[in-house]
Amino acid sequence: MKCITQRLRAIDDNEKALKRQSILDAAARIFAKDLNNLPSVISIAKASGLAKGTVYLYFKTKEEIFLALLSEQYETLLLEILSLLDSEIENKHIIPELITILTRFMALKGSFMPLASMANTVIEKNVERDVVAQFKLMLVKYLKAVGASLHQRFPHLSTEKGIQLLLHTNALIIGLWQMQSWPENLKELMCQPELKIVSPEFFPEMVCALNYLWRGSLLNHEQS
Amino acid sequence: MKCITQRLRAIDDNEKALKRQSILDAAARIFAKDLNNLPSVISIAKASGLAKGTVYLYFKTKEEIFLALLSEQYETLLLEILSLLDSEIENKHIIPELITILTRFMALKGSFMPLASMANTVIEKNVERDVVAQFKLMLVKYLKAVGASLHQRFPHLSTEKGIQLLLHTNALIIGLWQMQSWPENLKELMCQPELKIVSPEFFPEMVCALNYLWRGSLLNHEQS
Amino acid sequence: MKCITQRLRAIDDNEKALKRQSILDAAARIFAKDLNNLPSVISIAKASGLAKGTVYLYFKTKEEIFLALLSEQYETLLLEILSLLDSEIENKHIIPELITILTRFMALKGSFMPLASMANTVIEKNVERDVVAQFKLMLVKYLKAVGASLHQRFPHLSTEKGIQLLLHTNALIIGLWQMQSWPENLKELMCQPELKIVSPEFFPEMVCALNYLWRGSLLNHEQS
Amino acid sequence: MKCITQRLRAIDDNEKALKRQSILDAAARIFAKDLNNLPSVISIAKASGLAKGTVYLYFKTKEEIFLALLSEQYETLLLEILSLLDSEIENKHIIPELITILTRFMALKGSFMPLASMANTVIEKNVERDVVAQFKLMLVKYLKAVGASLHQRFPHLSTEKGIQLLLHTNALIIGLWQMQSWPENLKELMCQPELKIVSPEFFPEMVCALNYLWRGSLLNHEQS
DNA sequence: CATGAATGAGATTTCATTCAT
DNA sequence: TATGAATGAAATCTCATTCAT
Repeated sequence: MKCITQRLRAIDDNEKALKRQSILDAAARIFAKDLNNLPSVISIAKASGLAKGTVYLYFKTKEEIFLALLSEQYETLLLEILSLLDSEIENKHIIPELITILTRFMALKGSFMPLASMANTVIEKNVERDVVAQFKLMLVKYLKAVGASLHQRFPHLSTEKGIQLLLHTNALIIGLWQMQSWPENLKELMCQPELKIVSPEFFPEMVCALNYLWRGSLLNHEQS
Repeated sequence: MKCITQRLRAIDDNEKALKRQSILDAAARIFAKDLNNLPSVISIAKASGLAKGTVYLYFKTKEEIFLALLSEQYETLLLEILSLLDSEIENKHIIPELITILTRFMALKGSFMPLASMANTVIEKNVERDVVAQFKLMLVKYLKAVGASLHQRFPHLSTEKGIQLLLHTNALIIGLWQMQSWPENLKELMCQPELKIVSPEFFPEMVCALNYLWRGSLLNHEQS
Repeated sequence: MKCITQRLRAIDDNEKALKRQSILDAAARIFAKDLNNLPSVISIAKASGLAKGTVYLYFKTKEEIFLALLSEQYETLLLEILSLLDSEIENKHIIPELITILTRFMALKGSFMPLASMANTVIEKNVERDVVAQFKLMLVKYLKAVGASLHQRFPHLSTEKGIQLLLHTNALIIGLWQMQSWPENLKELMCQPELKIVSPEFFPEMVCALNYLWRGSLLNHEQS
Repeated sequence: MKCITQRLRAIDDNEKALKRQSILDAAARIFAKDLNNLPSVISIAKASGLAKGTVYLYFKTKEEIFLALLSEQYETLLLEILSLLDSEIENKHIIPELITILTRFMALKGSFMPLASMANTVIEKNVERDVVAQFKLMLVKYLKAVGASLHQRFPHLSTEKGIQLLLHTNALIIGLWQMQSWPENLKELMCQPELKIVSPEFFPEMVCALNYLWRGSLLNHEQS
């Protein structure tokens, strides 16, 4: 009996995880349609074939869903970066490769930058303390790992400085994104040449800024 | 002689501007109490001693109020920066002075960073096209002026590069802020040493990053 | 001096009446565009080239405007009927002539039936006691006159019965109108043959009903 | 066994209908207190012990509530008339019985005449096309049934003429009602003998008019 | 007198969240 | 667990009416 019960539970747990994931997938799918607004719970529920109340069995608030999504994406991205640093690639190719990874990731996950931008103003403010903590701790774990890998490759760059470099990278990317991300209803406006100047293309600008930032940290230090 | 006590009715454009301002002041006052959420319109109305309807007489949406507030603050800040650059101060003192201005401004206007962070994710998306456009154009005007002033002081730095430097500064500051700004309910969490690393103190971090960014742009170029 | 003052006053009073009339005209003009809703005060004010507040100098409430309009129209109509009865026309032609007058009047004053329909549900409920009283007294005056004229022509029909006939006429017309008047958004619906039956054409129905009602009162009585 | 105490949640369609009904009852209860104005949604919500949002879950607009109420009442009334016509009663008693039914119904449902009077000027104009259509179709159904029953009893009266008779009855009643229904603030005025004449007692007047109308249609035709 | 700013009630909508079933 | 009915806060809008200037 116990055995069977356990199995059932195991299956249940598995199913639970599956259901949770299906909610995340649905949320991502709908959010992709309008990256300017977190979709409503009812739309997520419908898209995952569940009732509204059921969604709340898996996530305490709507924002928790999107924090989970963002968490997933950050984890994926940081793992890719970690792989890069731990690969056989030459140091001088690290920066362009890193930029490629970022660019590719953002292109693939169109919701990453929007979500990351909303993280603290919209999302975290409505997620339970402990869940945010878990998210942050996950980040810490990977940042430390990446920081350590950086230090191995560039011994003059301490792990702490490496972590700082990553944080600045994140800050710069988010900041740039927010400056160039325009609400749907303003897309047309952006074409005015007058405004081009305050709203540069995101990707070229990011590439330029990252080159500058990382070269400063990795290469200049190397010379010394 | 201007009346110190405001009239009950705003008859001319000047008085209308005053009333508009009093709404902005009230909004700022209330927002200051909880920088994580835009206050409700009714609370703003009450705080300005007006009826809800009156607030909507001056602003189309709640977000328009806060865009006006942010606009005001950006204008003030950019004017201060412009004054600095146009002053007699020596080039080598520009960076620390700039940092002082920023630091002082942010300390004085506690709502500036929170609002700037919300600008595109929360505020602009619910403000009429043309009002946002006006805001952006105001920014352009000042950015160009500051860019030109920078070019005068540092001839090797083209106006365009100067504007880009300002944009990067803004991006960096906003990005850093968002990474360290924690919702009320999470303040305690931040004390965990484990998390300190992903959430550095904002001001020191900003100072460090700005020094780095501006030195790279102003001084390095100078050498070349 | 007094003389001049008096003249000025006389001019003022005249101007006042003119202004009052211009408000009524404007109200009628705008109401004609959408007979399903009393227009807003601001639209009436604009149409009469006055400020909103000024309208309220001439009428205590919006509904008072439309009661005045309706009053005017009832007066005109009742005067026409009175003229008919007091004319040389033969008794046997009275009913068709009456129907002609009504039909012509309604065609000319498209707002008459809508206003009359709204009189008690919408208009009178928001007009000062005394103003409504004045309206009702005006009606009484004309009803009595018409009743008396009817009695002269049809001696077997007492003045009271004549007044009652007029009241029934009014009731029937208003009732029929309301049954066939459809809100703008339902005009299309009315074409369904299924519904034709509950919403007969107003004019033919009215003609039929009036013939029936008046013949019963005037001619049948005559035979007795 | 049906539960007498209503569930807090309306789970199935039956319970939903009950809840809908409880809103209608509450609306009728409040409307009864002031038959001159449709009560506010919030007052209806409170009276039904529900939240405002819940009321809007069951009805799209305030007017839809009152159209539903009126629809219910018309249905009840028409059913009663149908029963009468299909009963064993003798033809010569039909008219007085009909008048009794109407009188009793109006006395019991004090809100019937006020609502019927508002139907097109106030209610229908703010109810969705299809909901009004449903209302009208319900009327058609009963009118046809009553028309057919009339034709059976009075073969010389075609179904169409029977329906027309009903429509005229309705028109006359509504018209008479509107002429004698005085807003609260004018009740006192009505006592002036001068005005009695334009505002006869509703019930006697109705009895008189109906006798006249129906006798003309049923009996006169019979003779022919 | 004339003006139009200010008021405030109320309708309607949206939607996150709760909770009875 | 799953459901979706119920809640209620807040945004937004409309507009009649008032009243300071």
